[in-house]
Amino acid sequence: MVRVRFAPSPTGNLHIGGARTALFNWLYVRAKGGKFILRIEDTDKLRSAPEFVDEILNSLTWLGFSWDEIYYQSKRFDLYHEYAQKLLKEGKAYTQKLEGKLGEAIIYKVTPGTIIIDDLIRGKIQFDTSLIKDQVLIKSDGTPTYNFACVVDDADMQITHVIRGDDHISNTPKQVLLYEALGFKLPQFAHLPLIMGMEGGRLSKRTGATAISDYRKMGYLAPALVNYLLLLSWAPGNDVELIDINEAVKLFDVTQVNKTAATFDLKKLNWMNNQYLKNADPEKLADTLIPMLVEKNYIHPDSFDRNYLVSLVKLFQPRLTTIADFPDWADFFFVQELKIEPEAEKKFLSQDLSREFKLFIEKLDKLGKFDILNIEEGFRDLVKELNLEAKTLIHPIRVALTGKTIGPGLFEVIYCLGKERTQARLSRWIRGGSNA
RNA sequence: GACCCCGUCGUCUAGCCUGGUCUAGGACAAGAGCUUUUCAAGCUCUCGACACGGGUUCAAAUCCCGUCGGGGUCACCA
Repeated sequence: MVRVRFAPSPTGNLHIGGARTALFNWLYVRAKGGKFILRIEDTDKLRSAPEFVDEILNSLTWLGFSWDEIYYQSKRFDLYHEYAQKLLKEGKAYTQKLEGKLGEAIIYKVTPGTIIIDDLIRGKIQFDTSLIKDQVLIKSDGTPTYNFACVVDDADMQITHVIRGDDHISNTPKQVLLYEALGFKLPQFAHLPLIMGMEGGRLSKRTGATAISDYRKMGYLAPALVNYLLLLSWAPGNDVELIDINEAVKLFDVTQVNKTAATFDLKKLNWMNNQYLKNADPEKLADTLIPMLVEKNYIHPDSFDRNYLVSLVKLFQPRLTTIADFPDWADFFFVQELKIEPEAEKKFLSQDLSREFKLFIEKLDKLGKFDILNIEEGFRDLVKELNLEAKTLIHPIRVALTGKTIGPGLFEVIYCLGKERTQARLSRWIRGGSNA
């Protein structure tokens, strides 16, 4: 039975790198039909916080990675002490009292030799242990160190495959030493390449958002983010890029993961998010949108037309980069006081279009049925009568109705806006009196 | 600095293991165009890479060595 683990430390949010590690673990275990263990490494009492645990769990859930078992290292101190004592009794470790510290630390005595780890991704890696210092197992304050707790837990939880970030490669020989000292069976190791920021080096807050929850807030879709992460250091083959997670489970193979660090490219994520948004269920999008619209005071949670909202979502769906674009782009459907971009007004509404707008308003009244086809037909007739090019009137009308120069097709906008609102917004540009 | 990992278009990658089908394929980005009612999407096209040097070989992106470059780790943090 394959057992893998994802072991975040609740000293911060779940970030892009962690999510990718979780994803590859999850993928691997789903394909093999094993168990996915979540281990919260909260041994550092000062830096760990329950809020971060919640945040990590929420983010993992949002991404769709469910776990089979969950453990907290802070509740397993007895186990670590037990094994430290064992090493002490066997003479493999010694105690040391540091000046200024109260208790005694338990330190593992490193024996010189060669450690070879056979990494599933990188192959054999050799280390000279004479270069490794003696390892603290239990600190003076009684808390276990990372490497020690990690080894004890991985063995105790019967982890068969340790799939983690590249940054742990140099920890591995230290851990292997402990596995051997404790007589534990070694798991298989697979070290994933790191994800770097656009400016090189680790992905950091300076180069952009790192927390998964931030991407959620920014309006990215979980499947899109997962799909993007999937393509960092791995490819399904056959030039496939957009791939369903269940399909990826079938194709994934850890040994095929790249060795090279990948750079996180927000532009490609944006493209991918748009691809998913285009095909997303408008009903579901509406659901995620509702709280955002309520917050902006665009709708009242108890009294809004859901079907109408869904039709608006459909209107904008193909052109959204993130869900959060919607409230900004579709604001004109919700506000009473239309805000017109100054640039747009200057460009399209500075000349007097009173006659044209008036005629169009009348045209709308004469329409048999107020639907997209008839609206367009009415408009086309009008420009023909006025001997104008369609676009000379389309742009000003769009600005008058939406306040923007960009947006969905004008006739759909008019249809969704409704006759009354359309006419009212156009009327405001009809100048009083005659032109003389 | 020491140790370890890595090195194909600006970015993600295919190819590398099992040399020849690679005048190196795809995607994002960028640029041009089509469409046209703007933007987005879509379609078409363009730009653009085997880090460098040496081997091995009839033949190297693919195998070997070196150089250079990038990254990671060197805590009583995790």
